Amino acid sequence: MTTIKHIASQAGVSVTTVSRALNGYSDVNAETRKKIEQVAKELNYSPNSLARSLVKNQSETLGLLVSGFNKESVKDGFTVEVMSGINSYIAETQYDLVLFNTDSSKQRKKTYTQLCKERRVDGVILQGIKTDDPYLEEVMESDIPCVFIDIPVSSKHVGYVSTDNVEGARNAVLHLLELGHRNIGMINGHKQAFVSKERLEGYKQALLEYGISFKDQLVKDGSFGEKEAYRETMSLLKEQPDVTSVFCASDLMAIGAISAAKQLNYCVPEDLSVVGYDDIPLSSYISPSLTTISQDKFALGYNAAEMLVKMLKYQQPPEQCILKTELKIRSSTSATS
Amino acid sequence: MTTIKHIASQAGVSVTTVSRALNGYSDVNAETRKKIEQVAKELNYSPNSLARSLVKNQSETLGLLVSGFNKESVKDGFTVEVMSGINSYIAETQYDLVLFNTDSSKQRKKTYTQLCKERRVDGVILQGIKTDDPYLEEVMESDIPCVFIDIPVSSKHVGYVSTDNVEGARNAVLHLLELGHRNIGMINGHKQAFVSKERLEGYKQALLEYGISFKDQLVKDGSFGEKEAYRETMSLLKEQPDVTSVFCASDLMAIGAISAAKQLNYCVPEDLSVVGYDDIPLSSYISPSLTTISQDKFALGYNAAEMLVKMLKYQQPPEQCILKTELKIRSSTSATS
DNA sequence: TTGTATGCGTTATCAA
DNA sequence: TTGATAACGCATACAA
Repeated sequence: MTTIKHIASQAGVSVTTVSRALNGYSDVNAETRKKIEQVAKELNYSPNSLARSLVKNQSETLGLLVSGFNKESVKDGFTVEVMSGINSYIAETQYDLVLFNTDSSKQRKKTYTQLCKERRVDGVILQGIKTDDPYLEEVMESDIPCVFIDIPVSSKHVGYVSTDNVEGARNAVLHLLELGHRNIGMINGHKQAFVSKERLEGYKQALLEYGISFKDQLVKDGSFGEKEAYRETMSLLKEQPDVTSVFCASDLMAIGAISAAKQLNYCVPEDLSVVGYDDIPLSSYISPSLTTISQDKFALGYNAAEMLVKMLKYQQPPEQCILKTELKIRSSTSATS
Repeated sequence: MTTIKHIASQAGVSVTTVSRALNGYSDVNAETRKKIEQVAKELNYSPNSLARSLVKNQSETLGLLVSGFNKESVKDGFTVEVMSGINSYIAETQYDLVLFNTDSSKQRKKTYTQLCKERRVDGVILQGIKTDDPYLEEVMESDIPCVFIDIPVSSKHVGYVSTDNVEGARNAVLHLLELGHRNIGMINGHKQAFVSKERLEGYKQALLEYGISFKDQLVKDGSFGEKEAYRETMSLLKEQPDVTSVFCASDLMAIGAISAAKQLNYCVPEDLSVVGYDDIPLSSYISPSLTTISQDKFALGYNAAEMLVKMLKYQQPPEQCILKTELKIRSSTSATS
C-alpha cells in the first residue's frame, strides 16, 4: 500500500508538500503539484482515511443504530424504507454510514454508545428504540450529535424527526366515526413505543370529540406483529361482539386483524371496518385494499440524515421536525348499515 | 476524550502496561490490571478504534456495496432481505458494516474501490452490480477479499453466492408446460444482469425438453420494474394473442404483468397463467396469489457474510455457493382448457 | 512483570 | 513555496 512517504521520495519533495498538494492547498507550486499528482497516480495511491481521521479527530462516518432490521421488519417495510431515505441523503454527502445492529447485541458486551465512541462516528441516527431502552439514557448523557426517529426527545445535541401520531390516529378514528361507527376497537403496538402512546392519545381524542367514553377493554396490544394482531383481534371480536371497526397502529397488524376477521366469518368492510397505519407497499395490494394513515417513511429518514449533517457541518442546533400524515381511504372501511 | 496515556499517568504505570492490561495479555500483574481497569472505568475510557486499526492495519470493517437500495427496491423487498441476512451474520461477529451507496455516485468522483481502499475495509460484499459495471473489473484487479451476490465470478480473492437460476427458471417454465401451456411468454430483467441470462437459459431449456422451438418475439425485457413489466406485457399480449402464460423474472414484474392482463380483460389464471420469481412478501398477499420460484434471500446474504468472514478470519479460500430454489404453486397458474 | 522507543499514515505548526 | 518536526492514540519489539 503506497503512502505519501513513497510519493514524497519518488517526487523528491517532503511529505508535507505531498499532503498539501493532494489536498488542494494553494501554497504549492503548480509544477510541483503536477509532478506529485502524477506520481500519486503512477503508484496507485489511496489516502488512508483512518490516519486522517485520527489526526483530524473526525471520521466522516455516521452511525446508524436500527433496532429491528430483520426478516420481519423487511416484510413490514417501514424500517427499511426509513433506512433507504437516510441512505439517499447520506449518499450525496462526504459521509459514510456504518450500521450498528442492536438486535443481536446479546453476544457483544459493548453498549451502543461504546460502539459509537470506539468507532469515533461524528454523529448517530437512532431508529426503533424502545422508551425503556437504557441506550436512550446513554445517548442523552454522552455528547454525540444525534437524531432520533420517532422518539420525541431532544437536548443540546439531540434532535428528532417524527410524524404527528396523535393527529394521524385521530384522523383514522374520525374517519370511522364519520362512517357511523361507534364501537371502535384498537390494536396498538406495545407500551414501550412512543408512537403507541401518541396513537392511543389520538384514538381517545377522536372518541372524546364524538362524546364517546373510552373503554379500556376495546384496546389491545399487538406488538406491531401480524400474528400477534391476529390473536388479539380474535379475542377482541369474541369478547366485544359489538365492535364494528378496528383501528390498528400498523398496516401489518391491520393485515393480521383482517385475517382474524375473515377467520371468524366477518366480511371486511361490510361487517368490520379496518384502518391501518403506515401505508406500506403491501397495503394497496391486498384485498380489500387497506384504508390507512400514510406517513412518508422515506422522508422520515431523509430529513433525519439532513438534520444530522447540518448539525455537523454547519453547527446548526438540533431541531424537532414533525411530518404530516395523510388519510388514504381504500376499501377496508365502509359506513355502518 | 480519555486515552491510554491518561490512564497510564493516573494509574502510575506506562502506556504499554495499560495497553496490555486492557487487551487481556497474561504478562501483567493481577493487581496492576485491576488498578488499570478501575481507572479506565473511572475515566470512562473508550479505546480509539481508528488508532488501533491504523497500527494493526486492519479495520474490522466490512464494506457493503449495494446497487439499488432505494424506494423501488424497498417495495421489491429482495435487496433489503439480502441485506438483512448479511446484517444478521455480521452482528454476531466483531465486524461492523459500512454502507457504500452506488446509486447516486454521480456526485462523488471516487470509484467504489477507492472508497473501500480509503476506508481500509477488510473485505467487501457486493450486490446488485450489473455485468457491465466497471467496478467488476476494478474489484477483480484489486486484491480486496470480496464476495459477490448473484454474480458468478470468482478469483483468488473473490467468491460468490447465488441461486441456481437456470434450474429455477426451468422449473417455472416446466410447471407451465405441465399445465398444458405451449405458448409461453417471458418478461425478463435486463441484459446487464447475470441472473437474467441464466433465467433465459432455463426458459429455453424447458422449452427444448418439450420440443418447443424458442421464439425471440415471446421474450421482453422489463428491467425488473413493475411499470416496465406492465408495459411490456401489454405489447406482448397484443402482439402475440396466442400466449396463454407468462414467466416473469421477478415477482414485482409478475405483479405488473397481472395488472396488464387485467387491463386487457384477461382473467388470471383462467385466460393467462403467470409465474414470478423471488417469492417476495407481496406475492402471497396479492390476489390471485402468485405462483413463483422461491429463493432464500436472507440466506443469500447470510451465507455471503459468513463466507467473507471465514476468508478473513481463517484464511479460507473463497467458495462458489449455489443455493436451491423452490417452486411455490399458488393461484396465478392453472391448466389450459 | 514492566518500561522505553518506535512506528502506523496523516495533518498541522512553525521556521526557513 | 517548501521542509523538519511534532502530534493523533495505539500496539509491539526489545530491553530491563
